Amino acid sequence: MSKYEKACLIRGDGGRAVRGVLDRIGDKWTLLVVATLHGERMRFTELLRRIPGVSQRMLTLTLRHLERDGLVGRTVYAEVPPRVEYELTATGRTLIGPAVALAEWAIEHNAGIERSREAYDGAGRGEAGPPQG
Amino acid sequence: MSKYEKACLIRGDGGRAVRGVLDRIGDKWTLLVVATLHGERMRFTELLRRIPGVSQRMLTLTLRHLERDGLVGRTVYAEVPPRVEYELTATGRTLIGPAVALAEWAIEHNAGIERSREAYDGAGRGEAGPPQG
DNA sequence: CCGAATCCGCCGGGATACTG
DNA sequence: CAGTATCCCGGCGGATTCGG
Repeated sequence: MSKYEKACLIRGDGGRAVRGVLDRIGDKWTLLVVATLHGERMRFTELLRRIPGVSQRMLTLTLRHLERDGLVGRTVYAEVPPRVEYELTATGRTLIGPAVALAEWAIEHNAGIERSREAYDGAGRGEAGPPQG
Repeated sequence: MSKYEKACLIRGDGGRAVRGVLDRIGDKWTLLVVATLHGERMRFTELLRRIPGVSQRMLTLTLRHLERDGLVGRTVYAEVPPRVEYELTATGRTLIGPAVALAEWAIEHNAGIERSREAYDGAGRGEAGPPQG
């Protein structure tokens, strides 16, 4: 794939495709939920425990969005203590690939980006090389 | 890579890595700017024209963030009509890969997701099976 | 146990006007 | 041409409370 073709893929029709997927997964919890759900069904409280920092409200909202988009399936068991289980759909599982690519990029470049930020903030950033070059 | 390993990559240390990269590229214009800059240096106004809908303010902010993170380089030419050119750094170029993966996923599943949404919104969504199995 | 409802602070981001 | 400064609004997301 040429550089030109790659850029076109991303920019698409004014970037609508990429904007759409980022609107979908760019929020605070979606990718974490998807990753946590990867490979096993799980009930609400279990998700709540496994995802540190998420509130009941946000977990519910995130799951609803994912369900609406057909990425997550929801099963309710009519029991005395209510039980609800969530699982990735086939479509939902396909999201893991791009998500992993993103995660790997993040892990690989995080340190460098951090250093770049410090340099940028530290220097007058109109001149001056990085502080540790 | 096993399912477990993939999930770990994304969830990392409480999902910090993924959260970081989404904070960085999850906003409205960053990926568009990166894609547009892919393969060619470009000046401010050129970017402004090529990215439909972006405002001067947001383009400036986005470029500053990218510069701070070391993903974009900025060159100022001291000429009578001011001229500033932007280009991807080596690190910036590595972002294209994951971005393309995301774009491909978006393009491939957009239609299905759209249908799922309509079905979800249309149905009482308390019953009724999915429209396409 | 699961989730809906309400209240509220914060900030992303658009429009506009001004500068060098 | 290439920004900077200011105003404003919508909604994301946290805390808390109530319902089945």
